[in-house]
Amino acid sequence: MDDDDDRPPEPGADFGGGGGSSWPHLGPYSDGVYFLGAGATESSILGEFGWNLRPDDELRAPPGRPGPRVGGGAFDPAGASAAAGGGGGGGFGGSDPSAAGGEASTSNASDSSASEDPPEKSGSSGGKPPPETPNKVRRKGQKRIRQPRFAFMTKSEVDNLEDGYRWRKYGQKAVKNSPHPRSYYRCTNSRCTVKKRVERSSEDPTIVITTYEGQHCHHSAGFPRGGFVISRDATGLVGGRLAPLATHLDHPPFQLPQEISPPPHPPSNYLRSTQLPSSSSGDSRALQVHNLADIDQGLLGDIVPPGMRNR
DNA sequence: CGCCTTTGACCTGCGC
DNA sequence: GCGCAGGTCAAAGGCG
Repeated sequence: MDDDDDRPPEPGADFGGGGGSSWPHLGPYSDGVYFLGAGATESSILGEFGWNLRPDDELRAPPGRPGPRVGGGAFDPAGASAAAGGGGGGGFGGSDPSAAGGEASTSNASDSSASEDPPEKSGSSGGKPPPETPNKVRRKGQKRIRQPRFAFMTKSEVDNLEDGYRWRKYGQKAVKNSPHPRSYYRCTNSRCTVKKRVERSSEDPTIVITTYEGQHCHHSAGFPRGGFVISRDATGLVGGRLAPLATHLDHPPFQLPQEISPPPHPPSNYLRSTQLPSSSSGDSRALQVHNLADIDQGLLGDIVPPGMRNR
């Protein structure tokens, strides 16, 4: 591959799929669900994805919305890595191999030790024909490291939601109990190891589940400092537009689509993060946005500067 | 020509 | 230990 050359051996090369628990079930309120807005969880988690939230005055949360702000932060690769490596967040390798040492938050000992290990490509690992596929080999006993994950659901006709970054599809798999395949994408930036998974809900094919893993070490190509905007796409359906949080928004303000209906679950919380069951490291996390209405009322309420919302 | 998607094979991790 | 499912690789082909 073109970007294999400088792609680190990926301390956390996968999504935590193992054992079919990659994405639990998007089920409502499974164990380990945290409610954003009820603590520092949201900012810390978002921070792990490089979506740093900066309490700018210009982006001050609307009055009456207590609690930590969710948005308004500028995309800050440096800050991102700081949040990642330093703050125990992310640990997403990015371009800096040394940064790979820090793993998501409460990384356990085995994880950190594993990641600290220079990922040498000994061809002598598990049953793989050694020499010619050095990238595939992972030292035996070396645990995979999960990257922090962020997932959201959008109701969209298109699978691949525009988020300002360029992605290269590297795989597609049929998903058990789902008629819809799951697609795997990797950021085309050779130094960026962010991946995303896109799949459609088996229960509601109109819902696209997008899962990001890791944090970008670069600005988006599309709209470098764009904001987190959900907007209608050309089809009239809802398309998601996701970008690192930024200081200005020049996209059409989000409009709550009529098509969106409340989820069948208790709608009390607009955004929640989930501690994804990850037997390997246990600290992969994700946020689940269960519908756009929730995003608009909740998350965007904090992210989009007042005046940018046409509601 | 470069970049992207497709697709089958392979690897890994987990549950039984 | 075995089988299954998820995740990744990489060759091949398509497209602009």
